[in-house]
Amino acid sequence: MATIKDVARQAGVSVATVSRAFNDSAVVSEHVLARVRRVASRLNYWPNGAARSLITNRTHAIGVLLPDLFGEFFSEVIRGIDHAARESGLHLLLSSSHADTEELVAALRAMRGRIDGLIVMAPDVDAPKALECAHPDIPLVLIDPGLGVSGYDSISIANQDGARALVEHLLDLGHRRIATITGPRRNIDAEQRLAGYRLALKRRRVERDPELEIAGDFSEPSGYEAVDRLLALKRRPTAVFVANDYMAIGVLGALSDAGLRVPQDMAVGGFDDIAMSRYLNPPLTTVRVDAYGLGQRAAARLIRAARTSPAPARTREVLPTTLVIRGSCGAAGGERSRPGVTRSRAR
Amino acid sequence: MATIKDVARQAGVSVATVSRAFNDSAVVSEHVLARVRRVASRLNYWPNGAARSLITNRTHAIGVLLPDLFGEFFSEVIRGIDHAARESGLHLLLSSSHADTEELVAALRAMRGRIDGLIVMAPDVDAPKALECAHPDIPLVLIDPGLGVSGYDSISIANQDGARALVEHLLDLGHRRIATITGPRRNIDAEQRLAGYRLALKRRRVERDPELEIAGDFSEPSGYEAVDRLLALKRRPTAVFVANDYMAIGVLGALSDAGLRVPQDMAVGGFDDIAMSRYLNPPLTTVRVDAYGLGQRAAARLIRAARTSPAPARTREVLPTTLVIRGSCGAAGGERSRPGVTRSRAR
DNA sequence: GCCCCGTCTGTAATCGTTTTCAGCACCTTC
DNA sequence: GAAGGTGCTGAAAACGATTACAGACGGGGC
Repeated sequence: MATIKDVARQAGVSVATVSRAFNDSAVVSEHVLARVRRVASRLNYWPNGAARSLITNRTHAIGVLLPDLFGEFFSEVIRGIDHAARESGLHLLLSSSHADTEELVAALRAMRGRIDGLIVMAPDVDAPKALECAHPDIPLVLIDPGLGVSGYDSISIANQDGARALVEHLLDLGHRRIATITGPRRNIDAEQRLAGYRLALKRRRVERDPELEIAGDFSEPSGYEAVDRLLALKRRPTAVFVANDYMAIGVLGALSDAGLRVPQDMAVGGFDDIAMSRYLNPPLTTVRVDAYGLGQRAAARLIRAARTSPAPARTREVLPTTLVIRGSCGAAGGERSRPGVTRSRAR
Repeated sequence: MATIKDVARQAGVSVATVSRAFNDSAVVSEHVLARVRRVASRLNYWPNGAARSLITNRTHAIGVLLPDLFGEFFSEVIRGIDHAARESGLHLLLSSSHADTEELVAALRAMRGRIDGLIVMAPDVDAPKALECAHPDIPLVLIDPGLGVSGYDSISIANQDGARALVEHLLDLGHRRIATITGPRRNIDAEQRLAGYRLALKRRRVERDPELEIAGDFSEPSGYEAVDRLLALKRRPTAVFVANDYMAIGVLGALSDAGLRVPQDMAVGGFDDIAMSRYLNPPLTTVRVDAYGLGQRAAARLIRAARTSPAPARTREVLPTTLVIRGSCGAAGGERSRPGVTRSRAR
């Protein structure tokens, strides 16, 4: 691979001039510039990124740490980050699937000197602690940390509001015995959605029954299995709020297998509004989260923080959610089962 | 940020010793090692990646160039790449949405000196030419290039076989007038799938009718719109092979809006088997492509190539596809419309 | 006592850039 | 003709690590 020295030698100039030709271009004379450019393209030369960032302290890359790449939600987040990043000519240095905080810290260390900023999505409630030990000097934006976390820029989802809105909607439809299937313990989204469920009941003075809170883990099978416990209850609920759409798919399948009709025998609500929710049978009433926007805003925030020289004040943004009413909750006007009313969703 | 010099000074050793402590660890004495480690962790020191890779010529990152991050297919590919990469302790340097080859080349250049290998997914038929000008010295794996491309490692999809299998299945069901909705021109997947459609007809001696080949662009709305032209034909077909599942969703929606029943009035087949295809109404008969496997094998291939010192022989792998028969084609035994028979698809 | 060897550590060159500073022409101005 | 700009270019010092080479030290064998 040709280096700056090769170009300098063959163009009959110094390395400084070649460097200038690839950076400012204003200072160097027209004539020399052309010669350098010609030699460079003949040798297929381009400045080495590592050497460049060693001296300039800029890498034109932002680090992204995710719990896992699986699922539409995360991939939408990445897409949002990527689009914002490429507008500023930045690449993404990606690392995912960090089961525990130790792995997270290891990944973080490996990124030293390779990134200009960092976006971390760690739904585990105590992950942010791990961040303190690392990277004290580059901008950092957290996606969806716990409310207890402070001292960082963050952007999160209005989980509690969304869950409350959905459960209140079920209450409005006349349901009084409403179950919930929760996400994993220690997951911040799961905890906040559960809190929203409880808050809705409390506000409407409906007594909370602990046996109606069934543990799930955000996976489709766990939703399927939770239905067994739901149907075994002496006083069976008439509606269920499922803490994410993947589990809700499992719930719909299990109810169908059990011969129950949705929403007549059991109303169902989900969370996330993943793409396939509207194609389920019946289409799933759920809470829409703008995953793309989440990523995009996180990246935009990071870029702004990196640009402004004295670090701007910390901000904590909360992205609102919207209730999407479809057939599975039994509300009048909810979309009926039918494939793709496509025009409205074209992208 | 602490550098190796700070650690050396405070630990009372030379930088060489600190460096050794962070690399081999065998040569340096127990006692000194402990002291260096202690000082390093107190100063929160970790070797700078840029400096390291400048001298070692290794970056522990692989570059990934994609046309776009959108859609489940690509996100699955990335997931596959990521999993294979992290097994070898590698990060992903990601860049996507390269509309034209010029952008692709620019992204490629920016990665100089930052990656140990490169995976490029460029469905545009002439993109590989652009690669020649760049990175002649690191391993390169192409995902899904045209058949004409040679001289590179590649891994691709059996597009033609898959399309042929699906169309032959429709022929087996008795259909003789079968339309197709194609992907964009100059897209290699689209071209190969069209070729598979034509080949199936040819083999079964069914005459090809050009007006049955309707242009689409892989987007859901284009599928919806294509149906208008389909239904306007004097001799209306009884079945349609849609070149990807997103368009097929649009097709199902349009047929439903037109008051036609699937599969009775029109049989429909898709391609890709995206997650939501099985939840459509009726569930979509389609061709499954292992996107995760595609990414995973590409990364594995790259890593193997990077490890073996004299570059191993070029390989061109083709990932087989499988026909997935569901309700939309009208075959007996196809899955009927029902939400989530979930256990079998749990992940 | 001398030599040799093994074990550990330090010195310094190196990777490929950017950037400061100085220098060299050449021109203008008094 | 000297002084002072201008406009361009080159020499050399960083940046933060790795690693070849050499040196220091202690101990064992003769």
